[in-house]
Order: sequence, then structure tokens, then C-alpha cells
Amino acid sequence: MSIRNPKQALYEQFAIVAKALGHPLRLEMIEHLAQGSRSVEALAAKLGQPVGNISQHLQALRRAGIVSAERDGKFVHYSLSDASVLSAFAAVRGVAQRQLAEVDRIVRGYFDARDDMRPVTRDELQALMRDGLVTLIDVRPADEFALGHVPGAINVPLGEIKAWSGSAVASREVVAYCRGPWCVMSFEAVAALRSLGHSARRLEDGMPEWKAAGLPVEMTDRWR
Amino acid sequence: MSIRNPKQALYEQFAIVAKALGHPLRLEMIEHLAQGSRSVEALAAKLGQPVGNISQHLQALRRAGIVSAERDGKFVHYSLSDASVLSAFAAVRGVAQRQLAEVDRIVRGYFDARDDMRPVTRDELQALMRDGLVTLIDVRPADEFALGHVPGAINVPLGEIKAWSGSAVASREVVAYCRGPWCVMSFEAVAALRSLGHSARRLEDGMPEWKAAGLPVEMTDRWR
DNA sequence: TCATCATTCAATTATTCTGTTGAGTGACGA
DNA sequence: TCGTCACTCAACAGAATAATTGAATGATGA
Repeated sequence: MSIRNPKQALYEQFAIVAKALGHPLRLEMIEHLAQGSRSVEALAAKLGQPVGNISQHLQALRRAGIVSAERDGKFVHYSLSDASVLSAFAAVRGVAQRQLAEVDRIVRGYFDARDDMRPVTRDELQALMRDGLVTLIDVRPADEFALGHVPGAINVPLGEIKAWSGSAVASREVVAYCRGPWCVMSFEAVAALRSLGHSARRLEDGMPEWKAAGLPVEMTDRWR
Repeated sequence: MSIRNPKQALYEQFAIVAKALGHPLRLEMIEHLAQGSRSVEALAAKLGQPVGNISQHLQALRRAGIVSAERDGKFVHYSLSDASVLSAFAAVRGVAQRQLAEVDRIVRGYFDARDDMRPVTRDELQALMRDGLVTLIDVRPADEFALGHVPGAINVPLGEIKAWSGSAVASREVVAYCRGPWCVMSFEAVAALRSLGHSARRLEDGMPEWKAAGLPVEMTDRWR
């Protein structure tokens, strides 16, 4: 092994963190863990991956200090170590969004840009909710909703959008949110609602950002 | 190639950016480019690396949208694409700093923590400079100083610290800064000055952060 | 104590990344 | 026009990373 000066040693440490963020699956894992703690098995099920593979990637994230493990009987629950992980993820997303044309292309290809896709900001949402002007729906699966959601939000998982929209007042605007600013579920929810004749917009980002902003969170369960 | 849904495609784009940050040499390149534009050759010389290797890494950074190239005659000058790159780097450093014990160990091993290593903030420095209470030295090489420095700073490259300290007033506190919050040169400068009987502290971060904060910058040259 | 379950570890193969070398390109000046 | 210079590209060997498999480990409960 070559002799390393402290400068190189520091860069190596920083690179460990960045390298751990440098895999699509690990980023997806981080986005899920940002919703709340998960066991290895639960995370594997969410991502449709073999448990062994997820365990491997969790070790990589743990070595980089990105996630922490906590044993609870037979289960090991993983969670993000620190809110700084979310800002690092957000910063990486920011670079990609500004500099990689491909990101723009994907979003536009997925959600027709000619529609008004201007998202609702958190401040706007709070005002609209206070005045009772909108219906807020959380389109994540029920288990994630249970781990924490925006007060006043109704849980309408993506598959239930159509059924729910029948019972909703069509004239009232709907705001949808999910896991984060690029989570596709809220894009899909807005597209579905619009095709069903509703007025709908996305919240600019998701639950983890809401929580990180220090806003109130309603919770049902701790695990799972 | 497997069919990718938009979610996976987005994660892949984000991973491209993070992966590009995931190599010590590329991080060092980013820190140098944050001081100002550089030709491939100049950057290679700074890092003591073969030109071919640096060119390769620059391509990787360019594919990730982190740096941009601008041809100028025979030379190609590279620079950071966007200020968001610096925040991504800072966010990654933040995670490493909070979560990796090794980072703390390196800093402590390098610079005895029993000394007062509390850094000077930018605001503090501005007040101290306004009142004429401290001498501010920029310990980067002369070429980097020329590309932009804090108004009122004196350029004292690391090798010239000892000679300079003889001519400086020993009773006056010295504040040193260099390339960024973890740039070792200012640590070394402070250590050297203290061993020579001066009172010295580091600025909490370096030139790129000063500039990013919108504070005034003095400049001599554009290139090189 | 044993069987079971959740997770980790070790070993394997396929893939990707690194650094190096040398050839190729584009711009400049003699 | 030719040689030189700065840089890029292609190709290669060696190293690291990824996903898979099956065997260990550690906790639980019968």
C-alpha cells in the first residue's frame, strides 16, 4: 500500500461516501429508508430484489455511514444515519437536474410538459389546506403512509386512484405527494386524475422533505 | 438491455453524478477547478498525474455534467459547470464528516486537537478585517491567488511561511485560508505559525465558498 | 435442545472501472 | 506545408464492483 498523506486520506473518505451513492439501487434504497426504518427483508420486498443483494448494498451504505442498523430480535432495522444524507442526495439530484439533459428528457417524456406541471410548494400547500381549498392525497402504499404523513392527507395508493376519484368532488383541486421530488407515483397520480376530469397538481417534493423542514407529521406505526 | 421504467432511468442519471464524485482524484480535480479554470495540462501538473489520466477523468466528469470544456486555441480549459457542484461536494463532505470516524481521526492526527482549532467564520473575519485587527494570508500557490482572492489578503504560499513570519508583527493574529474547509495547507500554515510563536487560526472554509457566498473577490489573471 | 427465521458472510462469475500506452486530431507557428 | 503542441481516443491488463448462490450466524420459540 502506498503512503498516503492526510489530503489523499481525506479525499478517499469523501469518495467512499460518494461511491456509495453511485448506484441506482442504493439511491432507491435511500429514498425508501427516508420514508422510515425498514428491515432487510421489507426493503428487499419493496424493491423486488433478492435479500442477499439488498444486504450487500446495505453493508456498503453502512460502511459509508449513510445508514445505521439496529437489531430488534430476529430483525435488523436500517435507517438513514443523519438528515445530511438527504441533503447529499438532494444536492446530487440538483446537479443531475441542471446539467444532464437526459433527466429533463425523461421527465418530459413521462409527463407531458404542455400540461401545467408547476408543482405546489410547501408554503402554498399549507395556505391552501388552512383555507380548506384542496384535497391532499398521499399516494404511497399504506405502510409508508402509516410511518408518517402530512396532517390532513388522505392515503390513496396509486392503484386506488380511479376508485377514489369517483367518490371525490370533481370540482375541488387535488394535490398529490409521495416519496420525494422525483418520485414518479405523484406524477402518475396527477396524470390519472386529470384524465378523469379532476384538477390536480403535485407537491414539489415528498414526505422526507416535509419532515426535514420541521413541519408536523402524523404517524400511526413505528416499524414495518 | 432490460426495459427501464422512468423511475429507474432517473436513478441511473443521479447515480452517474454520484459515481463521478466517487473517486479521490476526481474530487481533488473538482477542488482545484473550484479555484478557477484550468487546462488539462495545468491540472495534471497540479495533481502530479499523467495528462492522459487527467483527460480521462475529465471526460467522466463531463459526462456527469460536473465540468464544462471551453477550447481556447490549442488549450482546452475546464471549469465547474455550476455552483450546484460545490454544494454537492459540500454535502458529501458533510456526511463523511458526521458519520465517518476516520475523517475525525485524520484531522486530529494531523493537527493536534488540544490546540484551539476553532476556525474563524466568514462573518467574524469580515469584522476583524474591518477593524484592522488581523493579518489575512492566502496560503495557496501564487497562480491560484491570482485567479481570485479575498480583498486585503496577502499571498504567502506554504513554503514561504517561515520567511514571511520573520517580517510579520508577532503580536498580531494571523488568519489563514486556502482551497476549502478541508484543504490541509491552512492547517499546516497555522501549525507552522504557532510553532514560530504567532497567534494563528484558520478561516472555516476557502476561496470557493467565499465566492459562492457572493462576497467580493480580487482577481489578477483570467487563465493559468 | 432443535428447528426456524432473518440476516450476514464467503465464494463465484460477469461486468465495469483505472491507469497506461501509443496512435489520432485539431490548432498554431515556422 | 510541415512539425509541434495540447488534447482525445482506442486498446489493453489489472483491480474493483455487482449479482448470485449456498453455507454460516444469531435470535426466537416450540
